[in-house]
Amino acid sequence: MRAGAANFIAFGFPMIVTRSFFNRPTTELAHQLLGTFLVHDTPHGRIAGRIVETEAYLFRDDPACHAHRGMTKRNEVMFGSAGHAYVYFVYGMYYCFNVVSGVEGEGEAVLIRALEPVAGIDLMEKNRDNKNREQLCNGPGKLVLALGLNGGHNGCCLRKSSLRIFDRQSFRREYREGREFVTVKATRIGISQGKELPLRFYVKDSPFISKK
DNA sequence: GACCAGATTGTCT
DNA sequence: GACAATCTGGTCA
Repeated sequence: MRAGAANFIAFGFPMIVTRSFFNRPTTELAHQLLGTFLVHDTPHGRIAGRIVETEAYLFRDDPACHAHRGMTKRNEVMFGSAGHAYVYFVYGMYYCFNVVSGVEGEGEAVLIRALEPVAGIDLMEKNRDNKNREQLCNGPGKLVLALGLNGGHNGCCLRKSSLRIFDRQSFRREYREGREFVTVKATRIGISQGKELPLRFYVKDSPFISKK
């Protein structure tokens, strides 16, 4: 077992975020998700990463949001309760992972764009066929591959399934005060409409984000 | 570094 | 039939 994985377990008592953590405006949730940990418990072991980049997609006045034109078979999970996974297929070969947010009936979500690998790094390297730690999860398609996720995770509960989100305090020994991070707000990436909206958030100076 | 083309297929119009 | 919340590998500077 690698040091990262050992540390992750040794720090002990990791706390899954509360139900109320997800019950806040989507833009605020996108910001608050920075620094939390996305953890996937697989049959081969635990894979986890610290969220360092997110984007908010809003129901109203956001043409880039999948739910902008109403509910379809693909996006119906976005209209459900916050704290579930919205995983969709794109560009014929990749999946993207989102955290459903907002109130029920209004499709909103937070796209997770990049992670800092924390545990199960050997598994991530295997899943991605890449050994550069900074490049394992520095993009929405990449982190889905690294964590071993697929369309089957669409709709799963992020507090009660094998895929969960742990709070920041769980790992404070590793990320103690000296490594406190500064967050940055910017415009989103990879979309043709709604580019001007400042709905992207990332950890300043992190080498693990998708684009500087 | 920046820019560009190609891969590939589900979803929506 | 067009497009897409991406990634990789190529070219050029």
